[in-house]
Amino acid sequence: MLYLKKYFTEGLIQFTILLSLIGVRVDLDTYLNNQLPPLREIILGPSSAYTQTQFHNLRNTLDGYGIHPKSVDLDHFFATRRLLNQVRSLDHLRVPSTELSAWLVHRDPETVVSATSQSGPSIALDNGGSLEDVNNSEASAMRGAGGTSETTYSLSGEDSLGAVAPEDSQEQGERESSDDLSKEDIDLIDILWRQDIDLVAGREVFNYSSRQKDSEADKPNEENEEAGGREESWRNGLNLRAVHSLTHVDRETGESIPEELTSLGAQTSLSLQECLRLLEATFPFGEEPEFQATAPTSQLRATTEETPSTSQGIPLQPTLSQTDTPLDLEQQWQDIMSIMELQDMEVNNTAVNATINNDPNNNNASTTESATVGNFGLPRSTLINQDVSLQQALLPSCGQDFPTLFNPELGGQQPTLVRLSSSNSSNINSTFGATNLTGIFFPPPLNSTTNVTTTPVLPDPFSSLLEESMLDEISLLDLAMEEGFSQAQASQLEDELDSDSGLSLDSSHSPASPSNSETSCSSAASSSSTSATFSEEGAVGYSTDSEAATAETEEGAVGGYQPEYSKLCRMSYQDPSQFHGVPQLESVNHNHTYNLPLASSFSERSQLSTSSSKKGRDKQMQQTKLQPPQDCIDRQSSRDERRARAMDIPFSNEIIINLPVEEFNELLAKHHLNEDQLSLIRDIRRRGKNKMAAQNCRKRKLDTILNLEQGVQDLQREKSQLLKEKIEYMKCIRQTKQKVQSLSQELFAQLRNEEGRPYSANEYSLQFGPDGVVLMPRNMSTEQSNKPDKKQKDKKK
DNA sequence: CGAATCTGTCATAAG
DNA sequence: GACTTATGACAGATT
Repeated sequence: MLYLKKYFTEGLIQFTILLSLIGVRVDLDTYLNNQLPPLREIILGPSSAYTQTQFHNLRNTLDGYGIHPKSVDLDHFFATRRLLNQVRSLDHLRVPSTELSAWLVHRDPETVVSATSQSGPSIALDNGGSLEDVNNSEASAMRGAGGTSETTYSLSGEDSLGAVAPEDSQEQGERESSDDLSKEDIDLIDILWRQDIDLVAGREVFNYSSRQKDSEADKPNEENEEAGGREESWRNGLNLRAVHSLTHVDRETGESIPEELTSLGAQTSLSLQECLRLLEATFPFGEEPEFQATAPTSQLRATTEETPSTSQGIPLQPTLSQTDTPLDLEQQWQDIMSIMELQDMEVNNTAVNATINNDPNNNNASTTESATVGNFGLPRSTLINQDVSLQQALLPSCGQDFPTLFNPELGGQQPTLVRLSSSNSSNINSTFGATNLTGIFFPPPLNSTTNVTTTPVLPDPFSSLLEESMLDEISLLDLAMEEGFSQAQASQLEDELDSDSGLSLDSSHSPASPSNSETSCSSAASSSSTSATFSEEGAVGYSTDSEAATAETEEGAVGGYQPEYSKLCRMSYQDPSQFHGVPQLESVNHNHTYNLPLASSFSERSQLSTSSSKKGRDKQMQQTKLQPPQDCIDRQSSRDERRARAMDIPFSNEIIINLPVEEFNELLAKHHLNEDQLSLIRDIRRRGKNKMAAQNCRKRKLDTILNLEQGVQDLQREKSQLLKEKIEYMKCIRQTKQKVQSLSQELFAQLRNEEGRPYSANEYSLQFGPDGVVLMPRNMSTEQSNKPDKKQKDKKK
């Protein structure tokens, strides 16, 4: 087994280096983690957490290859492992500027077309039917979008900017015109892009801004062209297109929805139903929460999705609009730094390359590179960490992007915001992070394997989101966050995150991870050996691997056996190197004296010679105690060794102790020994074995403690991560609540009853039920919120 | 010098 | 039943 381990690992390393030299990326972690468990066992060793390694049995069964776990020979083996880690880290060394240039060059308009074609037709709400019709259309949209909703919603930014909507030739023209940037626009893009190049911002971000501007400029034309038809659609109901154009403004300024309502109000006195429809269309609460629409993430998405091979659209978000660019830059830096911090906390981050390579849409090299950098080398196998890590960058500024959330362009799609409302805290990771991120970075088939919990869609998310209970819960959350939580726990978070930075420092020790944060965040994966060992093998088992790995990485040396290293001179030694003649004895031997000089073993071997010479040498040693080597040798002698010498035992204690029973008995039979000698030999054997057993036991105990300690640290890290995540979620929930309130107020301001008088917000309330938005008197709202004909009654009042 | 820690040894149980 | 291993407990050595 060890043979296999050694040579197979070396072969793998050489093969990997060879492949790396010719430009083929090989991620051995793929095989070590997922594909070939037996192979992984061979290389990484057994995975049991607390296995009582039968060292002696192992020793007795392994004849040829016996390396003392602490002998110098073992360093070779771990040197190979170190090399292997270096090779792995080579994968993560990338030059981001190269990828940037690639992202800038490639631009595939067809991806937008193909993607938007799914969402466009199904969203149209231009019939004058009741809210049930709306729901039906939404349901049909849900059915039509199906599992691809995760890819379509991400296109909202492009769509709302007047980008290609295949059913709309006018917008097609807009898109073409928007692609023709003026020179000022290009210069502005360049300036902004240079400002953000460190943020891995694709130029598309700025391109988007200019696009937005262009589309904004084109909007009047569009409105003129559609003026006639739109008036009809206002009468018949709200046209998606109208909402679309209105949210246009919203996406850019963040205040567009009021504009929309104002314009609507000026245009005509809307019927209640129209207004409600408008509100519904404005609130696509079936929409996937677009938390990833913050500045850095949108850039990441742009970089990862604008590869030629992807069929997904370009979810560009107006996060870098000229008005708030400085603030966004700062926010982006914070987000990037948060990502960096979280990267250091990654435990298992070796599977990302394999996952991305498995992506059928991302099967070329540039795509893989982009995706890897896009999510900062996050492993998809660790969903929680991955999602959280990205979310940390996504969520903080999610409020700025809530226009995306309320984008009516998305209203007809799969309503998935219900996850926000229906999800409890237990599955918050899967509801937000997994769907948002993996759904974007990876195609649905891959998602389905990991995000099963997110696929069920509850009936009407909007209603559940805005239920009173939900709002109460939000209030409680706000209260919890604003009172003490954000103070005390945030400080705790800071402390714990600071402690995490220590791990990141450790990760920087990796020879392949330079101080450059860009690469260290990705290489930290392969270099966090302690945590990786813990997660991959369950625990650092009581094996020679753990010990040597600990010594190798200098991470696990927390009160480990370093004292023993310093005490070698006084300790007894049982160097198996003296047993070259006895192969069975060459293997594992858990004394802590493997660094002893070979002279000691030589002295021990000399004990096999005549007892007279041994006695003479003992006397010499006693006489020349001032001479360091012999003095050390003498002091190294244990009581049993001295007793053995005193009783002229003709073989060393190590032979007595380590020989198998049969050979031991044969040895005793060969020599004619008296009873005292035999008794002493048996005692020596018993005590020696027990001594090793005690050492093993203590070491195992210590390893267990260290593993538990590591587990506690991991759990603390995870806890802090979850707390941080919770804070961000609460922020978003609060912002959502505020947005809903403001929009409700706006809607109330626009609503008119049949007499042309506005509804009083004190007397009426908006109920968000499965049938849509319903205006209800406050005194009745609690009891009859779900009756569909209630709306008619309300209108008559 | 005393406390803490390390180490060896014994007794015992279990395989 | 002999042998090996694991482990708690104890004591001496060392820091």
